[in-house]
Amino acid sequence: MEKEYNPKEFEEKWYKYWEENKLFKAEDFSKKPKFYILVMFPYPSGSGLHVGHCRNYIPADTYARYKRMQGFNVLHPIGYDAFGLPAENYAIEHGVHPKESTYKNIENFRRQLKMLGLSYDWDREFATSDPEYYKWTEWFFELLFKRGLAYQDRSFQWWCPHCKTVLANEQIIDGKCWRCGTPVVKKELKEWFFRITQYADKLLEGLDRIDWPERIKSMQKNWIGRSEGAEIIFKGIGPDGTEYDLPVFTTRIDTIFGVTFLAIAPEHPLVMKLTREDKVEEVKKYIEEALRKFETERLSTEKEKTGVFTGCFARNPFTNELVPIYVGDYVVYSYGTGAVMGVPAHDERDFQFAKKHNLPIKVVISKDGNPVETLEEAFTEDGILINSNGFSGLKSDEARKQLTKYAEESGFGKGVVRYKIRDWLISRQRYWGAPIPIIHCPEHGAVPVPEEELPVLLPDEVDFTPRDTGESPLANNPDFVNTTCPLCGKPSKRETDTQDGFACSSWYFLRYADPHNDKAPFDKEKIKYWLPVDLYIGGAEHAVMHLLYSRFYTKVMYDAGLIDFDEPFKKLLNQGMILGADHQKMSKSRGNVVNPDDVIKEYGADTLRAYILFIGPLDTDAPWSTEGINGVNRFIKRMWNLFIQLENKSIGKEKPIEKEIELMTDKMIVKITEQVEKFKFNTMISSFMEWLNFLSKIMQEDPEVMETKAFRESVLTFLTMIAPATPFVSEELYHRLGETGSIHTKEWPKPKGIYKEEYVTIIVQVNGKLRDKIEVEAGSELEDVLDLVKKSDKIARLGIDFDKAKYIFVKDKLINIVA
RNA sequence: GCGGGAGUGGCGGAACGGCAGACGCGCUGGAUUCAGGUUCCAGUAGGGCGACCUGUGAGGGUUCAAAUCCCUCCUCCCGCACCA
Repeated sequence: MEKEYNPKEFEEKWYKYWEENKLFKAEDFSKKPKFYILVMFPYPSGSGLHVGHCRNYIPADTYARYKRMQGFNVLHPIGYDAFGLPAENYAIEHGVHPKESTYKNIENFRRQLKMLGLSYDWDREFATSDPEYYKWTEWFFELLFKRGLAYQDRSFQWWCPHCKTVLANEQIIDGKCWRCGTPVVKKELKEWFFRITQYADKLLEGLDRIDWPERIKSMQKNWIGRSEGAEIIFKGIGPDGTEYDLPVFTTRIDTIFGVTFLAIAPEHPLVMKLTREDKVEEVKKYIEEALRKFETERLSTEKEKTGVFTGCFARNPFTNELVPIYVGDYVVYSYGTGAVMGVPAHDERDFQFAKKHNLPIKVVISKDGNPVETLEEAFTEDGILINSNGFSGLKSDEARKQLTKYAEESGFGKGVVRYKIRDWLISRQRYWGAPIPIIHCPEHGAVPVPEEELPVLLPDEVDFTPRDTGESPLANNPDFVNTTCPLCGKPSKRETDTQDGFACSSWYFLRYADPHNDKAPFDKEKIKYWLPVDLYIGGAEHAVMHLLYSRFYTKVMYDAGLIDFDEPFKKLLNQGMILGADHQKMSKSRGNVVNPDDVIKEYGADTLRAYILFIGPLDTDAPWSTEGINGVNRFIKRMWNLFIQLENKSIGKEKPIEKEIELMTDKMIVKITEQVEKFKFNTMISSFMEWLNFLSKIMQEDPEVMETKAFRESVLTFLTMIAPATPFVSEELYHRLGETGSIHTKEWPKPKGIYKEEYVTIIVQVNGKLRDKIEVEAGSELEDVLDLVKKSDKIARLGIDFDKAKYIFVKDKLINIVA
């Protein structure tokens, strides 16, 4: 047989063997403890799997294989997030039906995933575009609809002119479409929304109970944007004396006595009603300009605060004082009430605005409660109230409570909680998505399709060219559109928008527990057994998209009694990116893309796997390096070349060095187990390198060690432990060494713990500085160590007075002499 | 501005109160080779002939002992941002 390392010879063979023997099958209701490890499923693009996927899937697979060896019943599934725009765009360009290209791409993905040796339970594979799956995506839409969480609304929405569809707020990154990067525009359309805002508090609260990266939690907190404050109704007085309610939202009601003006957003509906005749022209001009520069300049924080006086005043209900009303474009209409109270002394923006317009600055909070003469800048911290009538002397937080209470009792205000998060816009004007199962009846309005008629199938024969009109391609298929009302039978029209792809991916992790169920989205008992997901690995780019939506779906299902947990992913890890060799993000245009197929062709899958693990900590970005992968390939080859020499070798005579080998083996078992547990795969590979260097060295010193029991056992332990990382070469060598059965069904080695080191190296410090290292018997006490230290030349020449010195002693580790 | 994270050799990175630079790359020298590649051996933070000294973004502190903990600051990355 071949003695050279030639991965092509055995990688495919072993994968087939594993599949045929169902090594990776997750068994429902097994007595073993369960472990559900999930990776974010891929969008099956035409360009196939890239190394970015590898950075996620290889460590996850290594951990899954490790858990199996630890005796867990592991659920490690894969599927495809198959609905989406690129398939449709490809179809338009090349005239291939999205269904055809999608399923062709999936085949390619499957081939690549297997080539990488990923240990998925293939019996649970599905794509979100399978009718058997999207039937239940539609069913969940109806669940939300029936629970009052899905509704239609006509309003201005973000529209991507390239993708020709509306998008949810979460899917706009820096004013651009998250998928294609085209700047989005506002378009008025009637769209479907999910009431995610109703779950804002629950989504916030749940974050405290899950083991997720702080970064992601903080992004979600930020996005939800909860702020507690009060709404106070000022009375705006029109030119003719008419009073209008002008509510303002503030988190600093404790500064209410410092209000010296009011500012309202240019879009505010009361603007013109609160403008005096002589100011109308000026105000109109200002509003026009403000609205024109709207989307771009108004986003800038640095911009000077501008505004114009409307000529009208408002009454502060706490003081009955009249303050001027300004229109200012720094007031955001969509947040709060679109009107703010101006407190120059205690808000930076108001301070700037007041300076510019010569408005009074009234100090009502000071650090210590003493009067303050002048302010150089706004004092924005909490403090003690002054000049605040009966509330003077109170601390800010206490004052907020009392003032809110006072406003509520007096009927001109109340405590409120505001959120930044908006409802989730889920309709998309595209063909390749899950249909929204709604029928529009002239009499009954939006009626859900009866459950027994689901799924509403996507028709194949459609001109799916998207339009600029905001109408879905499905609208042009009369056979699809025209139907009858399920309630009254009158001619009605089907909803033609499809659902956001994120709706499909918001529940897929549940379907893996019961992927072939045609009676329900899943069996409750199976969900109870498998869920929640114990470990979820995926990119941070989904922080406020997929990860927020999935949590929302889970909470809705929990409230509906379908599941008994309300957080889907117990632990989350974000893998870092693989950058190009130039430290730049990989992209076709930069020409720095690495293709896994090419890498496997050149080095084999195990080298790619080991390199991806070795490249750096799981959660940090790392540049691809051709020299780097060469180094790892050398390691795999060295491992092969050393271990293959044991082929057909039997156990010979005992050798004294065996004890040292056993000691090393035991040490490595402990070290590597800890590294896998902590997902430190980069140092795990280093440990294998150290171990190999050790075995290689003693073998060179005396080739006969190969015939010792300890050496052979060390090699087998090595192979067993590296098997999760490099499954093919481990399996091949295992069999070449005469072992039977798959290495992947073996138990993860446990340290024997019987060998203690007889001698240990003790660090000798003098005044905290390293001066010597000495060998002592393990377990030696201070006195014995000190005797040896005194004999050391390096220590003796320092002339230490040992009687006066103080000693810090850590057994078997260190002695520090403080002289 | 707010929130999160990170600054360690020529490079990727270890160590996360107790030997700074594990492991790998690269580089230097040597062996093998007609040669290139491969493979193997030795060396590789800086300074000094040396014993030693200096070094983990900067400065201070806690400690017998700090890359690691605390404070002040600087730089970079990510997210949010006129949110009242």
